[in-house]
This record gives sequence, structure tokens and C-alpha cells, in this order.
Amino acid sequence: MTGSHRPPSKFVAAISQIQEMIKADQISPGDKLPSERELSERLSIGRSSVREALRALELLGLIETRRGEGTFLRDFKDHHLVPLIGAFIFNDDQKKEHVYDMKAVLEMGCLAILAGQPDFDQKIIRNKLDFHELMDATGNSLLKKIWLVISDYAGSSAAYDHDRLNELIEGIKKTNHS
Amino acid sequence: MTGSHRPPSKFVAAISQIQEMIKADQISPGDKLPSERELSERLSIGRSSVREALRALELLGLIETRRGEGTFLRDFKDHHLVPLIGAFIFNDDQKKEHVYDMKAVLEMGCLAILAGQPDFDQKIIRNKLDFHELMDATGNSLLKKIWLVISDYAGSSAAYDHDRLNELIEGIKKTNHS
DNA sequence: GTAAATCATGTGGTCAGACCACTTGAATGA
DNA sequence: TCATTCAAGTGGTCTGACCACATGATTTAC
Repeated sequence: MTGSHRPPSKFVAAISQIQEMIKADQISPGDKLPSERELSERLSIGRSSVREALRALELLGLIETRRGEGTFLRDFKDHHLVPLIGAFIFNDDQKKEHVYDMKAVLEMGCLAILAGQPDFDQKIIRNKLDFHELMDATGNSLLKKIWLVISDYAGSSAAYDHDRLNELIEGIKKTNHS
Repeated sequence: MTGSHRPPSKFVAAISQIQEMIKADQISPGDKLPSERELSERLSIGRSSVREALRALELLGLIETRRGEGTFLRDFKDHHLVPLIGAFIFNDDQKKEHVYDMKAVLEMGCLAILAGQPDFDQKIIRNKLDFHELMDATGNSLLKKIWLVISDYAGSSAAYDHDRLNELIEGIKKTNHS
């Protein structure tokens, strides 16, 4: 018996290899990847397997294909990848409450992160709880991406509970000064 | 002129159709999907396109394929797709910090939610900051799912800053009792 | 009769080759 | 010079062919 781990399927291997290739060849977002046929040759696998890998990556929003032109590495700096995680995660439970709470959690976290910065108060006041700005201020693009996704699902009801938020801010300050 | 919307590629269409089929035929997690060849016939598209769709779904962790047996609908429990996306996230920037912070945000949020519950202290103590338990305690499955995903990325370094967490807990309590 | 070996069938995994549709840019013509 | 045409490259799709593997029925040996 022994694990006898069957080697990963070609298409999974292809995904890894393509990733490596991107790194090795220093392909940047927007750049063109080798053609499917060339990838097929370089990786010594059939074009169909290459395609299966590329299609999967495309579905993940990591690459973009343009017929007649080629395959391009996508710039996922602008939330392309997270929505997918979102759609996936949301698939079965659409509990609105959960989404709302989730949003609140992220916003609270945003404030908590900012609390560690010197001009915390000014930021809060200046931006008047505009989390688009505040999220940017944290410098954490992942946090912002996920927040954007959640906000999308939460809708723009934006019925902020300012009292609650102010409480949180107070609490954070205390925590910070302790 | 005009959008001249190119119809979605077959494999994208296949994904939708397969998902509809799953719904229509009431295929539950664990059940077997029609074979690739049958899908090819029923959807009137080539097997390669069917495979591209299935491979993508597999990468997303929505289905599972077993050679010689068939393709099976998967339960969301195993978020097996995530490591892959992670590889790409990290490949780009050094976003590890972001992920780590993100995790902290979620855990803090978890505690904040629990803080509203009567037996807050007991729970914390009883579970000794085992967030698997604590996340469940919130009843917010969305929060937990995302946390699971993020935790996966964050790796098991698990170098928890307990002092920091304790501070947070204190802050939350204060906030709560204000 | 029972247990083991064999075989047929069905399934995913992979490949190669063939077209098609589309884009681009060079070659050609007016 | 500018418009047309054409060749080459690329993704999109299909088909048919194998292979590797799993399963269950069939056959065989005991």
C-alpha cells in the first residue's frame, strides 16, 4: 500500500508550473503569457491539459484570455479574486445578519488597525467614517478587498449604527492606551 | 458597434448548466454527477469543454473527481481551493502581513460578537482561545468560513500574541459595559 | 457450494490533430 | 498615401483515440 500518492493530475501540475513560469519570467500583470501551444510544448503536456489549467485560473480571475490575442496575467490588485471567494463562500448561507455582522467586524478591525497609528483621531474625524478611505489608510489591501465584497452583499443600506461605532472607537482607544 | 456581445464561452456556459443540473436533479453533496461523456451529450458540447468546466469547478472545491469512479458533488466543508488562490496572492506582494492582520481582525470580531452574550467570560476561559470553537459559538457561519480560509493562508505559525488578545478582550469588555 | 481469478464495462486522464473565429500587422494594390 | 487583402498567430471547440483505474459479473479452480 504505502501512500502511493498518485502524482497530481497534469492540469494541477500545470497550474503550479504556470505559476512558477510567471515568477521566473517575471511576467507582470497585464503582460502576455506564452500561448497555449507554447505552454504545451514547454511543459511537455497536451494542450487540452494546459487549457484545463488556464480555464481554471481564468475562472479564479487570475488570468484573462482574449481570443485571437492571447492570455494575459491579470492585475488582481483591483478585487478580482476576492469576489470569487465571496461567491463561493456565500453559496449556501445567505444569512443577511451574518453579512451585516461580518461587515461590522471588518470595520471594527479597520479602526483597530488604524488605532495603532499616530494620527488616529484626525483620520477618523477627517474621513467621517468613510470606510473606503479608512480601509485604504490601513494599507491592508486584503482587508479592503474582502470588505468591498462583503459590503456588496450587505447592500448599501448603510444604516450605520454610529453610536455603536463610537463605543467601539472608545473601546479601541482604551485598549490602545492601556 | 453595439455590444455585439460574444456569447459566453462553452465552458463558462457549461458551468452554469452543470450547476442548474445539480439543482434540477437534486444532486446532494456526496452524490455522483453524470459522467463527462453523458454531460457532453446532454449539454451538446464537446467533452473537452465539459472537462474544462469540471476542472474549474474542481479547483474551486465544488466537486471531486475519482478516476475510474466518477465525479461527485462536494460539500463545502473542505475549502480545498483556497491554498491555490493563496499562492497567487503571495506570489504578487508580500501580503503575508495583511493576511495575518486579517486573521487578527476576524478573531477580534469573533470576540466582540461573543462579548454580547451572557456567558462571555466562561466561553473564553473554557475554550482557551480555540477559535474553532469560538467561531462556532458566534453562530455566524460566514465569519467562520472566512476565518478558516484566512487561517489557511496565515499558516500555522500560530505565534499568537496572547497579550495583545487579552488587551483586546479587556477593551471589548469595557466597550460592552459602557 | 465457495472462493479466487478473470474479464467486460464504465469512468476519468491525456493526447494529437483538425477546424473555426478572431486579431494583428505586413504585404499589396489603387 | 491610404485602403484592401492576406498570412500568421491565438484562443475556442470538437472528435477520436488510448491509458489507468474501479467495479461488478462471469468464469474457473478447489
